[in-house]
Amino acid sequence: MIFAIGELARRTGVKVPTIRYYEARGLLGVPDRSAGNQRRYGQAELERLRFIRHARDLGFSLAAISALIELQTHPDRTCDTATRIARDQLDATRRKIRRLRALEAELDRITQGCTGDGPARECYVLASLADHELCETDHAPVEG
Amino acid sequence: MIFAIGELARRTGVKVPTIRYYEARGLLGVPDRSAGNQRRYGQAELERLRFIRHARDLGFSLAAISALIELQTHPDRTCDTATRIARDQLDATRRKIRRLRALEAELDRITQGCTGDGPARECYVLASLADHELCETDHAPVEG
DNA sequence: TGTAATCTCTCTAGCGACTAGAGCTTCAAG
DNA sequence: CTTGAAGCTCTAGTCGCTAGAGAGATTACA
Repeated sequence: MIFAIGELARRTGVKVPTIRYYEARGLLGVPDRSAGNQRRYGQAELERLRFIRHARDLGFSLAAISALIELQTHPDRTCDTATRIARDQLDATRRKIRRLRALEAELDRITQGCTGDGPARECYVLASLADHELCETDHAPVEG
Repeated sequence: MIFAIGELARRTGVKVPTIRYYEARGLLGVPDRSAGNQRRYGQAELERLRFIRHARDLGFSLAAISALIELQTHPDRTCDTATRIARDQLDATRRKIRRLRALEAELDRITQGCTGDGPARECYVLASLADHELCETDHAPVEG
């Protein structure tokens, strides 16, 4: 029921340096230490780290996760912040998907146009990159 | 037909510090300088920067773009490298889309489960993050 | 009790692709 | 000839880790 950082890593799938990094960032509290100054964890830290891991897997930023944890430690507050953060994340995810679909279409079109066995001067991939006019979809606007 | 870095930035939509960064990274050649040591550009640099910009918009890494430019400057080589890079990019894009769709589904489900006006202790968003068992989709594996 | 293997410690630096800012110099217009 | 915008170099910061150095702690087994 009390274990070292390596065991915590094994149980959560989070790497050891990442756990220390989360601690430095304030996402995990300062843990107890052994007589020899090694970190010792229990059930509470295990659960929190699983929470963080899960949220990271879903794409939440560490800042968002901080806010969610803050809320979690104040169970009497209303959870509107949590739902807003989650909805923002959903919106961001949808925006990324839309953008990536446009890129996919364009990349598909470009790669179809070249067999790869001609000389570079005739390469449709290179020509397409050189001349945006050859594009059919709107993939211009930059976004994460 | 000869212009300063600000004009190049305006014509390509690439910010001035980014242009200098590309030069430092070797994506743009070392440009001519004015008597007072300011960069001066012409048509060739304009076209190359548009190429880079376009490839970045499509999600290519600077390393991939370096390879594409290398090929572009040797028009006699076969373009199989270019098509391979583009197809890799297409594959990576499709993988990202697949993953994001799984996240979208899960986030959608989670956010539907909470109206945001209850206390945090009853929040379905927080509960879902705390307990992976509440998930229905497979969003676990981490990837860019 | 000794020793060897494995963990763990702190610290610094690096990744990619920029972005921000300080403090200075040059350019172009009037 | 002055002024204000634009340019210069350099350093450091962003995000979320990851890698490595060199030291100390713990554990298993003889």
